[in-house]
Amino acid sequence: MVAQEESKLRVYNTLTARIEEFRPIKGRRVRMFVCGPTVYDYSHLGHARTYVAFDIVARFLRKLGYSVFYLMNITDIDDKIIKKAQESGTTAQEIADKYTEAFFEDMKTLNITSVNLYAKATDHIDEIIDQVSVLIDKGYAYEANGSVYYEVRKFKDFGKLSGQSLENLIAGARVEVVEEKKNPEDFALWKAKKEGEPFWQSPWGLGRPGWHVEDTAITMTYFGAQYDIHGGARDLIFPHHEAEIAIAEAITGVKPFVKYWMHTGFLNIEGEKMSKSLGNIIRIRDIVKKYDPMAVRFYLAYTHYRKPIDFTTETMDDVVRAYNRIMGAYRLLCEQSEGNKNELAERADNVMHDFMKEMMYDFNTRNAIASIFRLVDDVYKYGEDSTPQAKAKARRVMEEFFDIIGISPIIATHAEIFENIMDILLSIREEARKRRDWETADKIRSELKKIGIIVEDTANGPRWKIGASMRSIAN
RNA sequence: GCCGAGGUGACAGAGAGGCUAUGUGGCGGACUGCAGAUCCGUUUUACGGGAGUUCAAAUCUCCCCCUCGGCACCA
Repeated sequence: MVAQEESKLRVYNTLTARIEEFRPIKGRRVRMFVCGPTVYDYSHLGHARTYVAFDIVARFLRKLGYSVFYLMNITDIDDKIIKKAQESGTTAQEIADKYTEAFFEDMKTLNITSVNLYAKATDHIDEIIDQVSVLIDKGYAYEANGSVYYEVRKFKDFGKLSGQSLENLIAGARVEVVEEKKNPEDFALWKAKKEGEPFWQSPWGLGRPGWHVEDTAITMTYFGAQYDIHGGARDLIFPHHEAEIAIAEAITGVKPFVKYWMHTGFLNIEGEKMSKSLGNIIRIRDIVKKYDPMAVRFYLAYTHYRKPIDFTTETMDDVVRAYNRIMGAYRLLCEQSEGNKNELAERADNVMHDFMKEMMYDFNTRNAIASIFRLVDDVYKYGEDSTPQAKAKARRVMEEFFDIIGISPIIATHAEIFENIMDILLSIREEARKRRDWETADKIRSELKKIGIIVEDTANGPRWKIGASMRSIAN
């Protein structure tokens, strides 16, 4: 699908605080970086919100014909990881590996598949050291007791992303006092090794990288001095993204370091921020036990990415009902039928157009979904009386929608559902046997045998297995 | 204090000056062995308050009120 002339893609850019026409730096190629997780714990719904949002962005850009290189870092060395390792008596590496693996599992569960490359901080230590060295050479950074700090005052544009002046920032600061820093606002690029901490060799002695510089080191490795989209949640605007700009633009002199800065709104729980102290953190792996992961994904896409989401079970349940309405319509479209009405075909065309138009305006998934509901209405209204062609057309539109929103309607739990159906069927058969209703019991057994499922009654209850069918022998 | 995002019908949430957003729920009806799904109708002055600009404002301007977030290693 190719972008229509009259509807150009528009994107809200935090840097300019405006919705702008999206034009990549290099033709149809888009380089997009999103701040990944610090792997010291399981990922929660807030992570899911942000990563689903950017997954949709990448999917939609590709749908428009852009070639997207989607890069995400993994912060696998950090204070919190080290702390956790010390508490649990293992190494930082083990903690990082464990939660990196868990993160990938969670991403897979939510069908977040559009990232081309995950880059770990610890795989880019050389590049980080290079950047820190250049910053020292250019006079933006200084070494103190084996640590290296970025001298924020040296970078004149500091604060341009968050719309703050350095003076204002300092006025409200509650920064931890570190003796060796020249100024309280300076941030660590390299941290000297402390007892019991992991470390790497550097020109300033043993130590480990600071947070902000890992992202610039990674993006410059794969993208160079400038790239198209940098994403992350709102809370990263300051100081993290501000610091990234300071590092990158000081090193290369190329401005802007990133053309479009995109930030997702926060996800709160019952009106409160998720936090350890409130004990209201909802992990991805827990929520998907209660709700279909695709419904969770739908829930996250149901609010525009820049708006805050207030998660409550009530709103989640509302959205699940809406989700089921869509899925019911899709099921109807998958059924065979022969009618002669053609309304659905025309509606499908209109909805496809509207859907794309809404997505074009800063990825307005909420409005895009609203347009899908207009198709859903008509599917229920005309579906059964429609021509196979009209149904096929409507089905294609819905599948296009699933594809962009990232919902896979064929749920990966078919095996699980199958097991449950067998349980139900066999329990009905057991009840029949207790009633000595042998006719029903035998019918169930013989019908199942016809489709290759063999039921055996044992002293411990019924068992079943899938036997070799005649067909598979023939093959 | 500074910066930012918001305040829209019972609830959730889109609104790019003029065009019933949408979803969920409630109520009434159709269909139905029951339940569910679906359909039809209904919930017919929704835009935090006040000024202003305009033929026309939820949308633009100004003032005020309220909520939430960020303010130095949080997605």
